[in-house]
Amino acid sequence: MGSTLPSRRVRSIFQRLLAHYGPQNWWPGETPFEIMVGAVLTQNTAWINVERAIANLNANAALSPERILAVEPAQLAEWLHPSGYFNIKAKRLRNFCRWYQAQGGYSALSLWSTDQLRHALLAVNGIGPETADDILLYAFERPVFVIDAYTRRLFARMGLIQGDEGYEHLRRALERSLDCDAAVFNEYHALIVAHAKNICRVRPYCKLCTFRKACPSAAAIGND
DNA sequence: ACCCAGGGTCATA
DNA sequence: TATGACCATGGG
Repeated sequence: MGSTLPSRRVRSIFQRLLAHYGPQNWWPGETPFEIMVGAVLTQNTAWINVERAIANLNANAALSPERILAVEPAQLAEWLHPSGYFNIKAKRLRNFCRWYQAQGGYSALSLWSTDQLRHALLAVNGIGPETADDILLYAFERPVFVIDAYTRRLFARMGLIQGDEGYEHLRRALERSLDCDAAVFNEYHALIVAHAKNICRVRPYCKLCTFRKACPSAAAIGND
């Protein structure tokens, strides 16, 4: 069940975004573990601040589950300071690292099915649907479509969705409207974010960012 | 001074 | 199930 999205339009929007912005080469990060850390730290946070926090971890040779679990939580929180919510993020990162290590790390987790991985990730306190899907798609290269606020705004503006549907409902709808291809899901989500960021630099805002005014770049991807 | 960012949890009704 | 409070830095 669940409603169906017009496949042709979903693909058309993707092609126009890709033509306009070019390949985004996501996720920014050297290793799968760094990608996972970034996924947690970027929760409701501007990416630039996440980069500073990750730089702190790197500068202290702490970008590994072992080191993150070894240092004092207060120390970890200090390094995470620039990314905001540093106390709760220190706790979430530790929760994640405990789970990650207990399961045997990346090589062991790579053998899990996508459904098993997703279920297990969601059971970690601090990992919600979007963070789990970021990790699945960008660290494990699994074919899941990440739903974030930008995604809702984009497709709502295009008239394809209402915008307040449940996360799982939208994820399934988007996945069904495209070929099951991790590379496409990867690029699509990255392009949606790139578009939102682009417009955010052009104040006053467009609907893709804050629903206030039509944006100058709207014509770039078209409204239909 | 205000708005918001590549969310998630928990308490409450 | 559905809101609301809370977490907190930094750029526009």
